[in-house]
Amino acid sequence: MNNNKSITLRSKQRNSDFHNEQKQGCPGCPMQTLGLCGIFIKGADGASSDHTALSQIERSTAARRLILRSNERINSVPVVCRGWAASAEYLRNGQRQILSFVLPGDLISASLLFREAPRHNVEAVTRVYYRDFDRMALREAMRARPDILELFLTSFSDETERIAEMVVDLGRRSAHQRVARLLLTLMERLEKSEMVRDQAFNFPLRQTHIADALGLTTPYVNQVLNVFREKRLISFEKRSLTILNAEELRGMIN
Amino acid sequence: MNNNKSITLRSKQRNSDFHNEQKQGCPGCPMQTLGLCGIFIKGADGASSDHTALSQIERSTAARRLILRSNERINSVPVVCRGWAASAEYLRNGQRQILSFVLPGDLISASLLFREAPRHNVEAVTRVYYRDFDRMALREAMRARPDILELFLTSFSDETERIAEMVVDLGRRSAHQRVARLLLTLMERLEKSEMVRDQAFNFPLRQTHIADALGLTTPYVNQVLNVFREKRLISFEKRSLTILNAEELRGMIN
DNA sequence: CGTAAAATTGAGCTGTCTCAATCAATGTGG
DNA sequence: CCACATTGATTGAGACAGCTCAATTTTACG
Repeated sequence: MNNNKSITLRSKQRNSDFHNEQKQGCPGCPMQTLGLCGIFIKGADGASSDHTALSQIERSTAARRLILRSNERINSVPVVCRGWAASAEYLRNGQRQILSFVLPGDLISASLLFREAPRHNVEAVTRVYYRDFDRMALREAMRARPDILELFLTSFSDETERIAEMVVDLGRRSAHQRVARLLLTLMERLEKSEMVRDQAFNFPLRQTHIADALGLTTPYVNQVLNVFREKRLISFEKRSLTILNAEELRGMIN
Repeated sequence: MNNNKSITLRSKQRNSDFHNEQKQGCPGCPMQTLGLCGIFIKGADGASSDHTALSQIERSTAARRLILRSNERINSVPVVCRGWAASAEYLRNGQRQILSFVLPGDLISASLLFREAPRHNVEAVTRVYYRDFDRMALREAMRARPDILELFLTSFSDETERIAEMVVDLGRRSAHQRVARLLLTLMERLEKSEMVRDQAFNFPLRQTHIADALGLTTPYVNQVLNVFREKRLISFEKRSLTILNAEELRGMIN
């Protein structure tokens, strides 16, 4: 076990600060035609355009502040427009365990589709811009259109599957393997949203996030990343991560 | 990490052996009025009695054999009548990670409600007796009755939550804490099915199961259990576990 | 541009693993 | 219902992956 008290919630963090901005639709948003947003917002030519479910207002939360607090009721289902977040549990001794990372286009907590309150805290990694779906509208869509129910169920089930894979990582894989897997799976997820170019992508995670997601400590994560850099498996520059040798990274898993 | 090659699937294990027995309803089954079964089978006085969804045939799988294989299609959704099972992932190097334990009254893999094939293997811990729900009937029920959809969603979401708690355990808790939590949560789950008497319950798990669920090794699990026994926190006798001091066990978690 | 946050480094240290080897329990076939 | 065969539990000595605790340097951001 490790006992580093990585997180001390500052009082400031208890008030999320919103930038409420009026924006028309989601012009220019790369997520517009992808994932959940794609279903509801379809482009000019696209058939269905059920804007009613998605709020016109874009909100945001600064890095390191909480977007959602566990067990705090909310009647919307926010989607990330831009930025990264992390769903996490805080232990009484100050430790943090990150359960999953929330990327652009993801629902911030899929469980909000079915529950009034999120089960875990969601913390902004970068400043996160997001919009609210109306839960009632989504539930109605779920009831009326089997394909949408299906979509929600599979996306929920995919999230569960990612968490299950985390269990395997934490239970049976070494620190090196865990880091390799994290980087690779983040890349895969970002590829689906076309956010990877030439094996390179924007990577806002701090070593603390990596450590708290993988059950490690920052000094050790640092060491592992150094090894990877020395072996020319990855490279960092200006918050951008490049996977130089995906093959070898995959090879070291298992 | 640990490298013990805990599991080598023997060829025999590849064929599950079924005892197909004809039985009327589920007379005498303690799960009859509880959980999912309770919804569909209601007693003589109970209103709805939709037996059509539940197969009359009780099947069984011997201890250590697989009940479900990951990615192998199946068009029923089995429920455990008696016995314990474990959902697990096998790594190429022979290691096993148990993701969750399946207790009487549980669906063997809740994901089968939504998917054709289970995502993980499910292995019998003891001999497991189970019956099949018809997936189509369940889906129909789900569509027609919002309360049933709700029930499935929450039970699925509870399963996800248990897995998330496993991530916290594996990432941020010591071996002693993990073992304590496992024993306590198993007791809590069994209490809901009225299978605990005076803090004592039937406990068929081998130390291998505990180790593979908690990311530990058998020798170390053994050591931890010895400490617990010496401290009079628990006691074993004849496959029955008694929690002698739940308070102190809870106290050591976090 | 100053300050808070993050990264880096290093010297111990320990929780948990590895590797057997032995003993106990459980199940199975005759 | 016994004797073997298999599976599981127990034990111990040694090893090491990953942690702790600073202290220092670098980076990021308001």
